Amino acid sequence: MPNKIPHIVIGRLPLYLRVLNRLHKEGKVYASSQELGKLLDISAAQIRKDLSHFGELGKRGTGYQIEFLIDELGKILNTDTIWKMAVVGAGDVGHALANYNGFVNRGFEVAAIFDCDPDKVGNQIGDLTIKDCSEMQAVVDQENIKIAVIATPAEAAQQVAEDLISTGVKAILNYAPIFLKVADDVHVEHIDPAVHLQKLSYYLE
Amino acid sequence: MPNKIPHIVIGRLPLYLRVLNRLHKEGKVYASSQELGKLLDISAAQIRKDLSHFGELGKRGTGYQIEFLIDELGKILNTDTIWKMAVVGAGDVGHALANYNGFVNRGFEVAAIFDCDPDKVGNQIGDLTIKDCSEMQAVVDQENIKIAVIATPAEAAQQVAEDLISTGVKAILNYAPIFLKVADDVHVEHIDPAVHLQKLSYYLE
DNA sequence: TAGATTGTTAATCGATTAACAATC
DNA sequence: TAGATTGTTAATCGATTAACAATC
Repeated sequence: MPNKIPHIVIGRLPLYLRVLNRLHKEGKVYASSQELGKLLDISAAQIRKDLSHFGELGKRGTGYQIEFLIDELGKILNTDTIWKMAVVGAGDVGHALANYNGFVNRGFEVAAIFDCDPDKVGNQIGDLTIKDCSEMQAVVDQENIKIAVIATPAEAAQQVAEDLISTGVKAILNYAPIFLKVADDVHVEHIDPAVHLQKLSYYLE
Repeated sequence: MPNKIPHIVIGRLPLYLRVLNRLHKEGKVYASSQELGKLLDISAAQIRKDLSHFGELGKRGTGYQIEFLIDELGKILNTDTIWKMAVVGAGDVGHALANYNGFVNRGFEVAAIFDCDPDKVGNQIGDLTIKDCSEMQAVVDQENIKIAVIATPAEAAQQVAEDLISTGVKAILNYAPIFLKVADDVHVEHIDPAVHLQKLSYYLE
């Protein structure tokens, strides 16, 4: 299963999961590829093709059993347990992440938040106390953290990434508007709202 | 120029712009497709191909003049002027967006922030006063707003999108973890950190 | 059984890359 | 001029779609 699945297919699985969770909450039991496709603007054929990479998850004639498929996708994506995450940078984005309640039922939890600014260290965000960057190694070890989120200014991000990686972090979600250079065994995703806005503005006027 | 360019090409232009701005700030004058590719993990051939959609922007033998290319990409993406944006939802994400200083030199500005919760209306975020949702139409008209950001809970997002569109908004950046259904002439981009995290966790362990 | 929908194959479509003539 | 790098074509590669037999 961790074999030859195209990255683009993996990228769609979280979308399937999101819509399935919604349908489940609405009390639905089965969903066909056609229904899911309508809700996601994705062709039914593509959804079937994507899911077929992981076995026969549906039933001919009736479609996909929602609860079952949610479980399977959770296992495939490794979100059937909770990943503890570190957030670096206790600015507005760091605050938003620390307070976000949408992580826990999707497989994630902010376990620690760091900042290098001594004025911020010690302050409270919800249940979390902002820790100094120097404590990163100890906390990552203690909490067994594999995923980190970078929410620092662009100038600090590359160094923070390297520090995180040297503590053993293997995956980074980067909010800083800069491309991170990392070794091949570290996975990075980028979020940059201005990039999305620039895509949008191309199509305006 | 607003013709047949593939969406996937448009999606890379903001990345080119971002790295070019960095090089410009560092004082560089020219950059080759190979250099840019190294900084972005994109092949040099692809960068040349992408840029060639918009004319002959480089010079054989020397590469691309950074300042010139920044200007050209700004014109292509319509970010050579400032777009005024509305943010709906004055929670943590709304705050982070209103305070973000990375928009203005990339073509955007948060001109207004709305919330439907009367307890929040009237509060201040930086220079902005949180306005009631009922004022949306008036503000969108007055400020000539075409782009909005949705930063509400998932349950409210679809309705907010429809309200925004009825005021004349043509592009939406959606932070709510739900797929928005909109007419074909409205453009939507989605940002959902949990989706990115789930992609990352697939590759872990 | 009849109707519905999957899983899968083959065909199509589109995107990336390699290669090189053009040219700065 | 010699060296470098673009713009562009053709070849390759990969992803999407259409279609349908299998089967619930």
